[in-house]
Amino acid sequence: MNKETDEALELARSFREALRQAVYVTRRLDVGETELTGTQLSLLTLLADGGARVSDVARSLGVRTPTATEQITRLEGRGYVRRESDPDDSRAVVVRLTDGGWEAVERVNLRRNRAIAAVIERLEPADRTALESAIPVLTSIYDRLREE
Amino acid sequence: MNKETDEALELARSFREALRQAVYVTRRLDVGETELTGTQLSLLTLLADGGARVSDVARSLGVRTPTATEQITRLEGRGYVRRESDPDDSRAVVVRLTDGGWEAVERVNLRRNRAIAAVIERLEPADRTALESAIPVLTSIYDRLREE
DNA sequence: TGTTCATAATTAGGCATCCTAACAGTTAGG
DNA sequence: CCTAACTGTTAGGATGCCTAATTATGAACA
Repeated sequence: MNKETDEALELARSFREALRQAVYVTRRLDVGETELTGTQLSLLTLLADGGARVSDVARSLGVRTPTATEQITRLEGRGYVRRESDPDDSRAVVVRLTDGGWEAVERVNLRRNRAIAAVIERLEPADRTALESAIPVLTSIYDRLREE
Repeated sequence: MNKETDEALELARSFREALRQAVYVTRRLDVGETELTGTQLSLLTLLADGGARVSDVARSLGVRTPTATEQITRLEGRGYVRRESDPDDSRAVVVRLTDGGWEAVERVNLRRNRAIAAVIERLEPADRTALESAIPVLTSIYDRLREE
């Protein structure tokens, strides 16, 4: 076993511990929030870029289509999104935010971002910089892990 | 609204996006793994430091006691942990890894760490350094978010 | 000593999220 | 055409988490 590999393994170990904490913290953020769960907010947020098919929603969220269907149905029932049929392909369904959905996604996202920002503002400048430069790295790691 | 706050909000926004991805990636890692779910592995891993009460397990995992009871019962049924009564307090239950539990926690953790390590090894050195220095920052952010 | 309050864990009931399998409708290629 | 591939939904089931109520034990104190 070479040294390079051992170091990567050790880094992987601590990274995985951080991942675990991320999951629990995210759940905690959801608990106090009665309006939208984390999954629902993620779904609405991705629709802010424009309409998306059910299968696109599923892929973006990292879930199977029946799960996306279920969430969309729930959000539709509460008036946050609507289904339209795709003019180019009548099998497909395009999901869009309603006005109420737009309002909700902005309001809830701002509220949650403020909770995080309050913590970030108390970080040492060096730590803040470290966080800032790590985020794109995290994203690229997640992308690669998803592919496998 | 001052500039400092705006920047923190923007950083919070991208950090939250990374958090969301972390949740889904973790779920993905669980799906392929039939032996233990993420929660179960976390539970076993924390027991590797020694026996713990049900309430300690719950606190470490960030869940309520009934949830810990449920997970412990399930793992007990599969022979990974056992319950012992606390000699100092007969209300309490101490949970410990069995031999099979030890074996499982080492095997599964190594497997998952290798999957992450494989990605880390392909990072640019600068990115790897960025990841390394960000992990303690992440941990401290999570700690503070949990307190609130 | 005996009452009362606090603590540890479990049980019961319920909800959100996810999955696979099976199905219906639509499109597209041979 | 006719079959294979694709889009989305429905049906059924598992997991993980929660709150409220319950059982049993411990601790404090009049």
